[in-house]
Amino acid sequence: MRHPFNITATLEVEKDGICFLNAKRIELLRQIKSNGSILAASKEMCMSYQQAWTFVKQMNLLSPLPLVIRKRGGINGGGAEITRFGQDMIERFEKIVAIHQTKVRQLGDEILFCIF
Amino acid sequence: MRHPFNITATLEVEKDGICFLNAKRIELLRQIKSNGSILAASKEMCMSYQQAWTFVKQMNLLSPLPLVIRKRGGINGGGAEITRFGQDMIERFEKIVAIHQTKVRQLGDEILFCIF
DNA sequence: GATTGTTATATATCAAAATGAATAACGCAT
DNA sequence: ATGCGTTATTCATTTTGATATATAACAATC
Repeated sequence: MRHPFNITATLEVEKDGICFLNAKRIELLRQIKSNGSILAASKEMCMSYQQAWTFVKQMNLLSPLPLVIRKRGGINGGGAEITRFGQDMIERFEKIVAIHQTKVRQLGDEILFCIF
Repeated sequence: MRHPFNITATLEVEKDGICFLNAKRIELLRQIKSNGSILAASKEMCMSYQQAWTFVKQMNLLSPLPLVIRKRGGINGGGAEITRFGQDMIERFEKIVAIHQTKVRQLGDEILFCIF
């Protein structure tokens, strides 16, 4: 039998109490990578361009190395790409989240099961 | 040396995707218990009475057994008290959170340490 | 029955966040 | 120079959530 309650947990990486990375920002980075532009990525995610731009700016600002290189003007009007360091952050964050989720699921199975 | 990034994670218990318990609600339950009233508890937490009342109502609604018994009228105008089941939920939630936080700290020490 | 302090409820106001729209800046191409 | 599409920036609007305010309901006490 399955109890109707479940544990959920969200994880983020902060710097000085300010959000650096979370699930939404990582998804944004992925979309920027596959689309080559902040604008296209924001549309893909149904997020306003301004918010996407703000996230990118803040992430780059908090990071010791930029995660996103932005270019304006040029052949296609410009665009954005993920740096090697940014790609590294994506992979590490998702690794951390995967481990975390596993632990949370364990918690739910081991503890909540015997509560309800 | 201490890296400037740290992992934080928040946990909650949901029912059908709706929040049942989280840190704030548990704190509210504790304050109701020690104050004997929703109004006093809300003031203690600098939370509006309406929000406190809404939380209590929703928790009771989602729970198989009420967490809070509310009385109105009478000698002191009424009041609220935590049920045995509610007390149980408080303790179990805080136990879960404690374990979770330990796991998150481990994650931060083991993983983030070698990132930055 | 009047008093009292809380719960219960509705409405209005405020604050913060997200969104949309508009425009400038940019640099390569033609 | 002009066109193009994106980044960069500002401002007004909308949305969302929380808060403040007011009032009724309630039940024991006096």
